[in-house]
Amino acid sequence: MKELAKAYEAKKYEDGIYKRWLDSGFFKPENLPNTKGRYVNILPPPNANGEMHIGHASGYVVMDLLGRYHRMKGEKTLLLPGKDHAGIQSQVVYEKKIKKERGITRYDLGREKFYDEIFAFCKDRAQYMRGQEKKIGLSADWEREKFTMDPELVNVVLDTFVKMYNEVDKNGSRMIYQGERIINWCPRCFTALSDVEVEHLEQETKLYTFKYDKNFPFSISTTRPETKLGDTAVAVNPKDKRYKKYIGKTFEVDFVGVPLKIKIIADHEVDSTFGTGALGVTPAHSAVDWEMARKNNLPIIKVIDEHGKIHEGFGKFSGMAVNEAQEAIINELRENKLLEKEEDYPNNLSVCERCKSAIEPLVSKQWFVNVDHKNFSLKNAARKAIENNEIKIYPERFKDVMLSWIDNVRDWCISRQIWWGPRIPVWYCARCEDDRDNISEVSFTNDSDRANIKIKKRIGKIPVAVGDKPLVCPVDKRHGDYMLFQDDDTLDTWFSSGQWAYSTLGFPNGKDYEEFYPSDVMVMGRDILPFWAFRMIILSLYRTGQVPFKNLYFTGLIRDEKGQKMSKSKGNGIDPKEVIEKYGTDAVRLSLLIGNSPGNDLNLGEQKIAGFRNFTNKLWNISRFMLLNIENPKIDTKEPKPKTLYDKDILLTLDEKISIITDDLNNFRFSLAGENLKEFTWGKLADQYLEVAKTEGEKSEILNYILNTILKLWHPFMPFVTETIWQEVYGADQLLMIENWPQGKINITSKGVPFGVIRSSISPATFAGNRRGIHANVDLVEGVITKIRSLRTEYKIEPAKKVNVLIGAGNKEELLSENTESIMARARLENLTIAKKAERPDGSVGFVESGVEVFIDLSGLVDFAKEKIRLQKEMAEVEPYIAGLTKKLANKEFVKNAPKEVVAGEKQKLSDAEEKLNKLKEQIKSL
RNA sequence: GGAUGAUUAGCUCAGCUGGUUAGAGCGUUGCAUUCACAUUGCAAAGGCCACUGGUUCGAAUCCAGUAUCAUCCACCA
Repeated sequence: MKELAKAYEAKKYEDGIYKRWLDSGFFKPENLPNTKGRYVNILPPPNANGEMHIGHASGYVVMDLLGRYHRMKGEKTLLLPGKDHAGIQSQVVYEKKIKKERGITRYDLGREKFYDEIFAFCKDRAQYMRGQEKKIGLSADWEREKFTMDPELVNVVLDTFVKMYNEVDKNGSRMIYQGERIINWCPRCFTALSDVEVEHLEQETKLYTFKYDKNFPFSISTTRPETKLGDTAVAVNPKDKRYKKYIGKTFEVDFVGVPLKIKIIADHEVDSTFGTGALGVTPAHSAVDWEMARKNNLPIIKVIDEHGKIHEGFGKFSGMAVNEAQEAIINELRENKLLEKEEDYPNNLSVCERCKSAIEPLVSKQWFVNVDHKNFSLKNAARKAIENNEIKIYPERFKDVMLSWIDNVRDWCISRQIWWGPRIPVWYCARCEDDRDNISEVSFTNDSDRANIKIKKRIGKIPVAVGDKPLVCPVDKRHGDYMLFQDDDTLDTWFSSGQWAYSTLGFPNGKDYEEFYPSDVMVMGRDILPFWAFRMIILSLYRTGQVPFKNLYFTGLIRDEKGQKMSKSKGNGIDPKEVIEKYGTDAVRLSLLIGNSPGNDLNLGEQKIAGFRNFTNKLWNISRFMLLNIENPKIDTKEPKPKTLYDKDILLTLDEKISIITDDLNNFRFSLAGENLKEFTWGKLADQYLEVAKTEGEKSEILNYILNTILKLWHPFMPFVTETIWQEVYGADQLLMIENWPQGKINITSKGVPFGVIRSSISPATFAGNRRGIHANVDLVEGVITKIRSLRTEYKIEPAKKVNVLIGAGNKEELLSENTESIMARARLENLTIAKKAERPDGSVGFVESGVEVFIDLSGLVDFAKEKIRLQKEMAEVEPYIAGLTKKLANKEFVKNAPKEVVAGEKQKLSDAEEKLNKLKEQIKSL
């Protein structure tokens, strides 16, 4: 006979089991036997510059759970893994690294060398991260692993750029266009950023109220006086009586020595109650002002340059850093008595998401995607796909979030002034002879001091070639040969990862693309919902004409047990490596799955993981015990014939659970499924059925069937321990991973059956005939046992001491008699007498359970006073219950309107309660 | 400013389309250790389901409002 070790030690088995899976080749869909249907999940690529954190782990656990479930259902399952190059972030990380380790900047290395090094760095990190992903049990096809900077993926991405660039509408405007627009500029990263790469930090600033000069008729308020050097207008609310007379006039002012022409314009966006109700318009350094300037045809004056310094042409302020200039301007205004007020004001500071430096809104020439192009409106396409449920979103409420986000989306700035990423496939034309100096300015190669670098001037204003094969530029007779050079910018990372859904599959002609696109599900953190999900949807719809995935599941954030964000500085993070080492992968997986719901954050403490480690061991020991009682473990099992009440109950319950859990998994309710299965395994099976089995004996076949089934059901949740047990029980040549998912005989869902221990008092309507009867009978017997145990504890009867019990069973006589042995064993009884009717024997205490009266012989130990109080207390609980039911049933409206089953149920409850009350009364009398 | 979510036992959370004497885990209390498992078992204590109204025969559940917390978006110059 086989026997398992006394406790499950995850560390001893996990690596071996993973290797076994890998060697089997079944992570590759084409190796799976007898598949029908397919299941595809292109895994979201984490940034290849760090390591796996608990948030990644929580996503992977969901993806792997689904993957394993579908694989067991016999579907051709592909989980395709990969990594993201994470343009700005990786560049920041790597720049810090070379600064620290070698004391150099990227300019010391030059563009090409820097690029090659960072590529190698990412590849190296990717390999490390892959190891961690295997640790969590991810059953992905590693041979298909992709990286967003792999040449074949980059080709797809650039190809999309070209296609979008060539998308021209009737008016000649392109879907991808170059334009001077106000953008978010990070002076540290030295690049433009899209709106989603900017974070807002609340901070205390000062709000200054001042006049431009003595002759200007009124004052304005601002938090950024230094930008006022570029003001070209003052906007007021058209309804504001104070300023009505000025609208349309232009004032020439001398603002701290800088001459400005200020036009007074009207705009109903202006809040007349804020400050003085007049807003200085700085078109070059505020997105809102930029819009006003466009509407009013105002000139644009650039004040701040890409280094965060004041441009030339502003007298003494030129060359100052913004905060220097601010101080200088305020001082001067104060001296000239133009500063009227200075008040504290809370404001949101925009900072770079990656390096946390303050963002400067600047006017700059960048590449944009028109998200609402006439030929193909990306936003309308996305809206339609989501509205029509072509993509189903979990949780559903995120659908509205997505839609409102889509409605507000603006044109997408896709150019970045960084080196790491796919370079924009656009070539300009320059004259070799004349512009050689300019060309050398363009390449940053030999400059080591960033402060001295001049921002590039594009020499050829109009792209002459777009795509990977530049056109040959026409030769200008006057100037001799032309030279082509490529746009220096790289593409926004999201422009690459937005194409992940198909670039990974060998789009447009790859075999995998034919077979596996679109995928079934995408699992992503709810924090990247707007950027990534939207971008994947629009780019996929544009390029493939199909949605990228059919279901979109959002996970929440993992926080610490107090609900705080995990962070390195706070030291409250949970490192998956550590907890896997300590508690085993399966425990970590369960703690991320159970008690977690889509889109909601999860508070996770180590205690929770420890709890699930205990459960892993419990499952191991359940299996250990079952194995000791299984004569001949075999895999091929049909549901055996039940002999006793408890046999019927456990098989029935298992059938129900199969059905419920399958339904839950199909609907992305992992937590419910896991909880349900845990309740069954620990509560129903271990604490109840296995105890009964000890007295009833001869359960070999049933135990084999149950063990076999629960290992399968648990496998997607906790693959390691289940696979280990499976191989220990059924032999090392067997693989649970590709066993068939159990099929229940009953078809119900979690919506049809209440969870937990089913009590007879629960609405009978919920349970149909036989099923209900079996559960109710078991509950009755269990209730009797629990009550006896409870009274034993109350009367402090030694656990070893056996007592005599008399039961007045009424019509339950036969039921209880059938289970005499297990009642006696589990309640520790010496003698058990079951009769139709029973009088309370002297020296005994009694209770009433579902119409059955039970008396425990205490051999004179009864404390009558205490007993009376106990019984009275019980009566006091029943009486208001009866009163409530009586009132309810006396209500004609209730009887008329409520469903028949509900009314019948309430009647039954009432008569049960009344019977109980009567019996309690008799017992008190007999004391 | 807009939006979303949360508010149920000391803690972490279930409770799904209204009918339960409101549940679990952890923690707490008491008892139990050759018997699969102390990473265990048995039993117990602990809750006006945030508040105020409304709909309904019936509300933890639906609706409206209020409060507190959290998150996201937009940004006020």
